[in-house]
Amino acid sequence: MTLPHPNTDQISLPIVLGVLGDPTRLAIVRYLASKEGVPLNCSQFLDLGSKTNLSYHLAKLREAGVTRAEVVGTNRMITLRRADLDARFPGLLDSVIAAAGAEPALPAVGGHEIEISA
Amino acid sequence: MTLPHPNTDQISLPIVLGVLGDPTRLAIVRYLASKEGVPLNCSQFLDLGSKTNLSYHLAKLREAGVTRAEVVGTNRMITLRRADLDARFPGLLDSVIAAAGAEPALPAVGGHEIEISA
DNA sequence: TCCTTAGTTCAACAGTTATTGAACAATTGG
DNA sequence: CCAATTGTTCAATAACTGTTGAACTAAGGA
Repeated sequence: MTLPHPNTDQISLPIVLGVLGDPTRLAIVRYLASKEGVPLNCSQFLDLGSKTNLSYHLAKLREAGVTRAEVVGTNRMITLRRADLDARFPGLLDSVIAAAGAEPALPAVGGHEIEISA
Repeated sequence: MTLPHPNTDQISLPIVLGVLGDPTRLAIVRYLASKEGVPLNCSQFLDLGSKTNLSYHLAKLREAGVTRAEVVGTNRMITLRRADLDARFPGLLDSVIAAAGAEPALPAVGGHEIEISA
């Protein structure tokens, strides 16, 4: 089972900007960037909202092409689509992440150590 | 008479991103960037929407700290707050503008040659 | 098999957003 | 003073957004 993602050339700038213009989603992206290469499941973000709410925001990010979600068992492993974003909008992601670092951010996400059931 | 603007340290990243996540406003910013240094009045943007609508979008941009509006006679001269944005979020504006250039953009804004009544 | 874990979907809701036309204010020029 | 120009404000509306709890699906482990 796979989830729908836009391909690289379908990623739209206003949609990406709009999606990043929400503090919760910005915090998600920031956390993903800080753990780049490590796929994370949704429950890692529970500090940022309820399970339902996270599902909503993560779907927005995925549909915008900002993240990729891969189904592994009952988990969805979430990664930043850095290469695709860099290809499409060079420098954008980096400057957003750097700017988010300078901002008075949301409460940091704590590292819930989990065991992934594959 | 002056209009309210946030000062540099009050400019918020999610608000800026949210404001730029609208095709009309993105087109306004793009046009401002292409004419940097030249202050423009609102009627320059009439291709992008009705007068009322432009007033709305330009207020959003100003309140977010993206643009500055100076009252000159019956005109409001609008400029990009590039220095402030660069200071606060280095590289962000440039990458957004570059990305907007690559996108299948809105119909270009034609140069209505006007005489500013000061 | 049954229970648990991970996450989605749904309906509902309050709040916000974009858009419009009509009316208004302020300035400039005749 | 009168008229034209520039732009704002207002009320109305339709659409979208973020958030919630309850119900659901799917997979894994005992």
